[in-house]
Amino acid sequence: MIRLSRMADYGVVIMTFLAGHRREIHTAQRVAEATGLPQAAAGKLLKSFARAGLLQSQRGSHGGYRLDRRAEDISVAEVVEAVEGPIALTLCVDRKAGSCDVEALCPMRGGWNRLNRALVEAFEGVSLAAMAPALPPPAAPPVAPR
Amino acid sequence: MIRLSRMADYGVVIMTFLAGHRREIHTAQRVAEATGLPQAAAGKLLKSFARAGLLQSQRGSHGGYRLDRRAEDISVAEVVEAVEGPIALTLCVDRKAGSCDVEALCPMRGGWNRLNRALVEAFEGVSLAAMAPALPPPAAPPVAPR
DNA sequence: GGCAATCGGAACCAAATCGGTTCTGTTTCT
DNA sequence: AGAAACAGAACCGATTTGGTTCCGATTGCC
Repeated sequence: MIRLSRMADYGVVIMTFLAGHRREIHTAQRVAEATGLPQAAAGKLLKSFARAGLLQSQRGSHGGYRLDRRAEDISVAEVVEAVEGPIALTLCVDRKAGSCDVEALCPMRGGWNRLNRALVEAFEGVSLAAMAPALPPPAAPPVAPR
Repeated sequence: MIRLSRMADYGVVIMTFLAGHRREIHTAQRVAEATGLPQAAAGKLLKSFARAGLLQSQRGSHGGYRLDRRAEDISVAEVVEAVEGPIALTLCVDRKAGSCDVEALCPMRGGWNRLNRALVEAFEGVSLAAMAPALPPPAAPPVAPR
């Protein structure tokens, strides 16, 4: 099914919420409530995003998380990669060489690379703003279900 | 990581092999040997392809599988979908309604659809021929991703 | 200084999924 | 009739995934 993991999906929801309240600080608890996601899971995701540098975290009492960047400037690719690591359809196309044991011989390599590039570009081309047309939609593209 | 399942990868290897020997009939056993894939797994995949109508099967003694279409005319999307079912990044975009419990409300829907369409188009745009630029690979080693 | 709120990071666990095999049929050729 | 092959489902162990819990480190407030 080529499913995106549920965590990545959650991640987009969280980031979209935070982008809708730019520069405000929210505790993990609050984010979980606002999005309706499981509390502990939201916490874990927020930690990941903070570690990836996507948002700022403030420790201690009255701490929390804060997103400064605008939704339009954050790609879905960034969010997904912060959660799942680099986007790679197969090990072959992952940057870490030596993964694919047949490496140079494998005739499939080029094809997978091409597909993977297309995938990455698709993810990079969609911003968080495009994911949440409920708010100010710059150009809501009507998507026909294939 | 958005991984493609290993089975789907195997599937491309098998279909590419068969496309390189058009209109010849091969037993599952023979395909497994030629591709180096586990015998039983290759059999299972071939059954899937036959059921999906991608190739012809001949039962009984001297039976086997045969691929008539040209590699250029078969997209990777067809192969992957035969193995994994419809390409769907999230449950939302799957045709089976009612999967996503928030369905109509979910503001993410449009965004995921857009991404999913890009993905499907990428897979449809690459043919088996494009995957195996170095034909004919008589002893193509099993490609082992993941 | 001490306490409470909050993040950081890792360990942990049950359940679903995945890769792969096996078994029981059915078809067809000789 | 018997052997060769596909069809389909059941099955199994290992990995991954979704999610929780625990403990430590920071920070603000009294």
